[in-house]
Amino acid sequence: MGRGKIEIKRIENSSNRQVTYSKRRNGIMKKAKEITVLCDAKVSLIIFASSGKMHEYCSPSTKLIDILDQYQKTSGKKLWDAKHENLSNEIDRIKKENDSMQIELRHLKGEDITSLPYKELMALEDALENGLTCVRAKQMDVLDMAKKNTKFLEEDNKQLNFIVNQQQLTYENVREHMDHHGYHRAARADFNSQMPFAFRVQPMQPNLQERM
Amino acid sequence: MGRGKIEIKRIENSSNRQVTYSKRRNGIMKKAKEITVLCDAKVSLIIFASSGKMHEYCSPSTKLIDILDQYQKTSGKKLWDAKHENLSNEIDRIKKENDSMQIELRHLKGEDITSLPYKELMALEDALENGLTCVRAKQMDVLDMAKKNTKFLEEDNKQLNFIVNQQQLTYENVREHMDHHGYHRAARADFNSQMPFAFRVQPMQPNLQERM
DNA sequence: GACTACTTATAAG
DNA sequence: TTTTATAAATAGT
Repeated sequence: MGRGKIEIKRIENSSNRQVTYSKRRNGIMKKAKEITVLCDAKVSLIIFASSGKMHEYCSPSTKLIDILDQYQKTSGKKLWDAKHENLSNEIDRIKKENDSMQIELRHLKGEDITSLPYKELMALEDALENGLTCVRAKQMDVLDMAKKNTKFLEEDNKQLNFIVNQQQLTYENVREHMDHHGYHRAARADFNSQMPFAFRVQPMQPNLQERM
Repeated sequence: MGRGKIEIKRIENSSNRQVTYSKRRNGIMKKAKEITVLCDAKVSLIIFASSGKMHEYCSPSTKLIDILDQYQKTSGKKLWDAKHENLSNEIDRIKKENDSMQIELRHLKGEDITSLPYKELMALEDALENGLTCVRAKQMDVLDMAKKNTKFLEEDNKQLNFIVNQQQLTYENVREHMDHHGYHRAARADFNSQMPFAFRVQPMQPNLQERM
């Protein structure tokens, strides 16, 4: 349908090909719209030019995704379902795991145990007792550590007190000496502010109260 | 293009519509193939008749899924990616739930509690004690029920014993009577086989040992 | 993009 | 379905 008949094979002249592409693409689009209206059909048409440019038509009041869903159902061919199946399976698997843990947790909290057989009640009791033992042992550990910490702190305190006293004595000696020899006030103030550094002490035990 | 020009609007005559559909569908399919060959285009064409019947064309050496993937990239419109995202998000959500339950379970079992603060150890102890109390209460329930069941069974037994004895006596009386009056063996055998039914008893208590 | 001679598609029978 | 007169699409300009 044109000035001459053409063979249906790739048009080698690139600009001819481009022109023909554009004309025919419009033609197909028009035809697609027409069949949609004339015959109540649903149409999805996607065309990519060799350049990568895309054109699409989708019959009105329809979404491409719906047409594709219907395509999957009608043809039985899977498009994205395969990808989704994996994820869905994983969700199912995890949900099951979740449920059984939920049940186990409830049981351990003494909930929903009315219909449990005696044997399982016994197992539950064992588990709870064991847990309790472990938790109490850990509590003891923490308390022991707290006691040790207290002891160390007390020892530190004792030493610090001693040092403070020493400091006090030294300070008073020096002051007396200064007063005696008539040092002026500024020098005394300076000495005063320097004092604490001279006797600064490091903590005598590492920090033990971290978890109290 | 036909004997008469037609308006582009729904063809009301259903068989005309059907004929036109089929002709135009072939027309579009042909055009789609042609543009594919002539212009190196990639085409996906999916048509659903109002009847639900589907026809499709997809340019050769291409998969529909690839065209759709390219569609998503080129247009930025999401087809299944949206669903994919939702599923992934759900997986993440459930996995988190899972992890926290797992941790809680381990704690209740006395595992991984080394780094817990004392306050949480206390809470854990409370939870375990509470669970233990519930479980032991339920165990008591079950034991009580078992005892009751035993009592009922013993009573049943007593009554059954009584009935069996009665049966025995009656049977022996009848037999003696028969022997005395010279009944022949066949009649006696017959009586014998009927006996158990006459004295069949119903269970005297409903089944109570269900969970033992 | 517009023209137009020709091919192609198709409406009606 | 096939036929065919006619409308529509389009190849070359």
